[in-house]
Amino acid sequence: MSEFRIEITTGSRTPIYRQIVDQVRLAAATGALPAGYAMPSVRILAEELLVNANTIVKAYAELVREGVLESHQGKGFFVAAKRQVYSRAERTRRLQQALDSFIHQVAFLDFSADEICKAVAERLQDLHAQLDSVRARA
Amino acid sequence: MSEFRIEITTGSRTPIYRQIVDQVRLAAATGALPAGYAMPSVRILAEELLVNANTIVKAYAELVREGVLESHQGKGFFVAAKRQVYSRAERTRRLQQALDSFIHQVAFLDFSADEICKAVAERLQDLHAQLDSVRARA
Amino acid sequence: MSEFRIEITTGSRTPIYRQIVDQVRLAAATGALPAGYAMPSVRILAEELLVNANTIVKAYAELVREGVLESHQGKGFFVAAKRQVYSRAERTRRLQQALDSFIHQVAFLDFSADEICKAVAERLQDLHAQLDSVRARA
Amino acid sequence: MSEFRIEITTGSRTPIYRQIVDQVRLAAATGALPAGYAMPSVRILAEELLVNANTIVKAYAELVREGVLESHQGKGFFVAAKRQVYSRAERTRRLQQALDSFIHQVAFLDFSADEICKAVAERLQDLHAQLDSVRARA
DNA sequence: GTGGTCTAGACCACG
DNA sequence: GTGGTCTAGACCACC
Repeated sequence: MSEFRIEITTGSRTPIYRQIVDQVRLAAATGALPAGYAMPSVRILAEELLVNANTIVKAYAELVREGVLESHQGKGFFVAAKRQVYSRAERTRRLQQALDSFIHQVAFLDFSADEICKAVAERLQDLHAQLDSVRARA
Repeated sequence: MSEFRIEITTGSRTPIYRQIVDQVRLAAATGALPAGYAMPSVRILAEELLVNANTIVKAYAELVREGVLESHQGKGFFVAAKRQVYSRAERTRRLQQALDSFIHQVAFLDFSADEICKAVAERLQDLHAQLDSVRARA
Repeated sequence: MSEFRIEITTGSRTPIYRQIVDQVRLAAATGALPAGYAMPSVRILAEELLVNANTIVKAYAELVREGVLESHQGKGFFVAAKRQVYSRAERTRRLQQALDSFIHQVAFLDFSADEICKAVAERLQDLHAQLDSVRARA
Repeated sequence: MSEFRIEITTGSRTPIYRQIVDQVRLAAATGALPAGYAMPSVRILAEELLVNANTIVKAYAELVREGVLESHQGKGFFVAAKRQVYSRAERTRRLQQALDSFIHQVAFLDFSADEICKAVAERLQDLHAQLDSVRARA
């Protein structure tokens, strides 16, 4: 029984394989997926998410390339031991970059700064609550 | 009086026409491009940016559809007076979509929710400061 | 179960891509095209209608922007669930614009206001009847 | 002093010259512009409407071609004596055609039939009131 | 297989 | 001069 759930948003502008990569990378970085954790097989995950198996293959391949996962021939994919660590500068750079894109998309929608901040805070709270619940069960 | 310049980076994963749309839309939203401003003609801008004219046409057409620009036959494109094109539901939908993408990019960077919220608030403040300064000059 | 066919008249003063947009939009609004319906692929439709594929791309893209269709990468275009994309103000603006054009075409025909109103009412009734019949079959 | 005013909607999808043609044809057909009436000169009208003189030239030329106006060399343009008369069938055909286009544009805007009928009735009333006031002054 | 973007160039309509 | 449409064909990304 796996307590970690990937959720994909169909019809989003970001392709499915990238959503998977992002979420697994995230979960590994935050510890939701501990080192050595056995990822669901390509087949199983494809069925679960109702997507093409090739999409999963592509996502796992990219995660291996990034060092997030390790492929053990014939056994499957496992979360790598050595976690990716970013320097403070790199992390800040990435945050600012994501912010740029976010602001660009949202600025013209005529929401007040308060509304936007509130929405961001809400989402972050949801996310952390979800992660905590996964950790508690683990 | 500051000239408005569009800058594109070819080879980016965001298509050229979208880079143009985003920049013009933002500039119009903040008032950097005032209503009535005559945009550079399709052919001129295409030459300036070293892209095909059809790419500019596509970008301008999308901006017209969003109510940011107006097309006057034989005269060119002009910045439109601000109006609310999208329904509240649609705007919320778009905010949530942008949020999705932002959160997924940012969550695994190990910033606290407070830090992220603060960064967002700061950026929004910058944006509104810019808007106010444009208004003051008018 | 009635097949849905798009019919275009080349050489009309309304461009091909707009003829497609109008027909699909109306069919979706009346329920003739149910939500989830898989539209013919760009290439197939281009072949059927004997027009360039880019013309279809343009039409479908516009329908996506209006919320009528959804694009699923690698799978095709599907009729979207109905939602309110435009603000009340925008919808009113569009109604007034259509009215302008209609009135100018019709006023000089020397029909009385009553006759014209009656004709409009009749057509609208036909439309709603069609909508109801589609719902009833569902 | 001319009591007949052409009003153009800039930014409409229908070109300016066509708006002029439609309105003059209409006014001539309803009698608002009596036979023999001297149209404003190309220059004057261009100034009044704030459009290019060539646009007026084009509109007048089309009206002459249709038999609505007559050009008297060196004196200007005059409303033709023999008014265009359509057969009942032709008038009905044109009404239905205009209706088609109107319904197409409006159907997906989610206005109730009542709202639309009311809007149409209102516009027709405005138009007739305007025509009556012009006639009264003549 | 699907859609998405971009280029190049033609032709038309509008002002 | 301006924008608007359409064609033809290339190349890419996604599934």
